[in-house]
Amino acid sequence: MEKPVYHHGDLRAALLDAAEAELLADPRCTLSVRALAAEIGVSATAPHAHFKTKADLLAALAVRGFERLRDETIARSARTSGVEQRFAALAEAYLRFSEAYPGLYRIMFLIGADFNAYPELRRASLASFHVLEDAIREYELAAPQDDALDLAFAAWALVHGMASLLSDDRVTPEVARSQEVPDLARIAARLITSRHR
Amino acid sequence: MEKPVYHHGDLRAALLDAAEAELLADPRCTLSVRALAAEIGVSATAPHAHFKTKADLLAALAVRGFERLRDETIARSARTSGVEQRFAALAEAYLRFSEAYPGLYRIMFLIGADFNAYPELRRASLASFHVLEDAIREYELAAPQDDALDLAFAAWALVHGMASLLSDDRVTPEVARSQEVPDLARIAARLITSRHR
DNA sequence: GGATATAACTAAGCATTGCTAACTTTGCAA
DNA sequence: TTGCAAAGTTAGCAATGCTTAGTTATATCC
Repeated sequence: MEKPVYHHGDLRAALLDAAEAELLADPRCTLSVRALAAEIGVSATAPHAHFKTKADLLAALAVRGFERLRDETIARSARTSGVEQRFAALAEAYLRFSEAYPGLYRIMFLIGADFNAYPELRRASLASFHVLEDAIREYELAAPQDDALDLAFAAWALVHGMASLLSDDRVTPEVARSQEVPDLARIAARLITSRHR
Repeated sequence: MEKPVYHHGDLRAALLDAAEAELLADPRCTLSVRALAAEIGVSATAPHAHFKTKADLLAALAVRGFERLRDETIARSARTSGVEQRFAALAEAYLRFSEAYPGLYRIMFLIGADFNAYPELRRASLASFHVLEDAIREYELAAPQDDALDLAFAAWALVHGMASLLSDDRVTPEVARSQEVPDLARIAARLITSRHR
């Protein structure tokens, strides 16, 4: 019998890390809190001290995801010049994120998604949205009749739709000529900036 | 003790109906096969004769959803004239569907979504996509450089993204001026037909 | 019309899972 | 040093998906 580990150090972070590792290995998996605990080497109910419910853990995971998404979209779009390039970079960052972390992306949008119950989650989500919104405003892409916010929303919906379809293996030759991220990003960017030309 | 019901008549359809009812009552519910069986009044393992696994049931449910989505988009877009009106009607039908059956919509796209394992599901999904694709081709909306298929895909992604965000309560004043379906549909239609003006 | 095969169902039971309750250990602070 | 809160533990419950083995109704064949 192993000696119990009464103070792990940072079980909370360890749980989130283990969950992410599990999601990377099997993007479609149903995370099991007990399995995560076993993986780490603590008892099945140890997580309860840090996450009262599984939904709480998923929400924390989603917050992490949105923060990383924000960082990556900012990083990738920083070194661009020109409208269309800028938006292509934003779209590409978004699509790459959903491709690199499909399991996490699922959690962010599909599973633990009760935003009203997790204000922190809504805050993180809005923060990542603002990257897009700022770009729209910076280039004054919106026409007078539909303002910047509406165009930003449409842009978000467009890339989010693409990302969702992509991560669900729905993008096939019957649906899009190319399944490559840069091509899809270019299509999105052209559509968003169409009024600019 | 009640007398066992050995032949229900059409347990398969009854299960799907009960599942839909449950989803209408609680769109975010995790369907339980056992609970559905209990609701109908058969034993917990009776469904197994019709659906070998829960995933099979969800897939069948999703097929139903895609067929209904297709019917409703066709019906609503039939009585329109003009490009923008046509696409607004298509988008509106799509958004209304996701609003009317949010639980079913979740199943269709988020949960039982292993398309590769269910060819029937892929077929139904493609059939509903073709409604959009046909409209794009009919109005020759695509520019030479990106052909009709790519524009159709973008259109699908756009409305699907809007529908997803809508059904997850992510459409708030911080994200879009209006949360009303007709307004969102108009925004989508304008974007898709922008090259046409 | 009666045997019989098969589809449709029941009953029992197992493993996993989320969660709660009650208890124990550890570290910090008065 | 003592006491207390945080962070673990064990035990156990209820729900769920799935399997196995047995039972009953329906349909088909002769």
